Amino acid sequence: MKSLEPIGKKEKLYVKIAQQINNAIESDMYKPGDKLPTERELASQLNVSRASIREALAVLEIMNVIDVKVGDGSYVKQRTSNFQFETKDSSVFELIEVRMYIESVIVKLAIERATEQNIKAIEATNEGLRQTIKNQERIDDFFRYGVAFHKKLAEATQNDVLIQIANSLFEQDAHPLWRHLNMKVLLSYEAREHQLHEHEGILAAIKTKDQKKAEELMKHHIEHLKNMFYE
Amino acid sequence: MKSLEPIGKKEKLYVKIAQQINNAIESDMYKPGDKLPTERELASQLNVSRASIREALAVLEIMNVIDVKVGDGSYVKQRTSNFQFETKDSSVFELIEVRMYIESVIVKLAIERATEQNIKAIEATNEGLRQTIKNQERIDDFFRYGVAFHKKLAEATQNDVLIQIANSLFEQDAHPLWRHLNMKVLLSYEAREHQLHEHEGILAAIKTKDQKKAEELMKHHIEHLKNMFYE
DNA sequence: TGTTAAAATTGGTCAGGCAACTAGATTACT
DNA sequence: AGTAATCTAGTTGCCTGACCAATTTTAACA
Repeated sequence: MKSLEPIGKKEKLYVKIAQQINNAIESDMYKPGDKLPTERELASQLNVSRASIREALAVLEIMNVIDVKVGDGSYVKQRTSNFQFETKDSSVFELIEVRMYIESVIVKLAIERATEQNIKAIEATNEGLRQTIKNQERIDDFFRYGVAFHKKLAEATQNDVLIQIANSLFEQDAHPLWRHLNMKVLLSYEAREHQLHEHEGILAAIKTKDQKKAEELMKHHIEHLKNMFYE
Repeated sequence: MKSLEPIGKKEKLYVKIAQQINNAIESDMYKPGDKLPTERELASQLNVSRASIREALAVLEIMNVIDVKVGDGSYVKQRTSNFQFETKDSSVFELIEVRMYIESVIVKLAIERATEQNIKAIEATNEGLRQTIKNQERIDDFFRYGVAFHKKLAEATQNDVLIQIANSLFEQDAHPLWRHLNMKVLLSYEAREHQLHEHEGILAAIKTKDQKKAEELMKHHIEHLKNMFYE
């Protein structure tokens, strides 16, 4: 005998029901906060007994998908699915302080994990800076490349959570810190040269895997941003 | 043979039943491969209906604790290191890795800046944990207090940016890490006790401003969460 | 002894019932 | 009018008893 494989292992009914309800939720048929049909209604709709529905709901409740309230009904739980946050009204100091810590971690992990492609991507941002300085191109581009450097650095950590956090930090266009730095850089040729120089130094340290130096350079870099802001 | 104990109050019946059976398994009353009493027997022993027993067994089966075979019985599963829910293990690792770094910073800053109110707020979350353990209240509350501890700790840094980052990390209800931890804590009394104990230790270290110890305890705490997930 | 068939056991599902609870409408009171 | 207490319809929580389907055990038989 060849195929003794259990071909279609029958799913238990409560599992099928749980899957179906879960699919309905994931496909936005029911959104967070929505009330599911009553147990009796579900039973009638799916042509099963209320007992089976309850077994399925118990599972979904344990899995934190729904919230079953006695005497009321079952509600789809709220689920936050990304690591975005806002920094609108937070102070410049706070933002810089956090960057100091986060980028320190990023540098450390980037040194451990950066791929050849990561390095190339980071290098490209520095090349971008160089070009915009040389050709006196639009300051917007300069600033974009500057931010891209830090983003690409974050990507080199290979940690999506960290990448998302970093991006959130860097994408606060409206934040006074960025506005201000943008202006400073706009006005000062020297500031642009300086920033490029610092980026190049950090990248060089990462390439040689000199963690201590890389972290120190990053620290100085951010310290410098801070001074730029307060001067 | 020692029989399972009757039921208390408050938490939903099927949850209590699942807890009891799980505890019986974790305390080696039933070892991997062992056959549990029949549903009818469990119902009679626990003085509950078979329907409630089945809801509990459904949960335990989904959580990969037992294996329910039709016409045969329920068997305790081998405790292996595979997760039952299809989930990129990388995602969990990444979240834990980031928490490790972020919470380390949080502890450091909290020690420097926590106000009397901050400390009180953190203490309150521990008191909440204590109460829910004592009164066998709904596990949702326990989990909420557990998260609140880390949130209040973040608030003690007085850095809004950091607070928001921390919140974004802790509010991932749908993330497999939280789902899984929620379930573990739900079933295991010991896990709850352990968590409270660790939180108390961290708070104590912060109060005495013992930075080194606090950071180490936090590290162990998160390491422990990690083990809980992978065990 | 080995095979087969019947019986007992066990989980799977169902229908229905009452109690406990919640939210919303209604009523009573100030 | 505004507020508090009360009622009511609807929902979940839990239980009971029954029957079905898969599996194991037992018994009968060749």
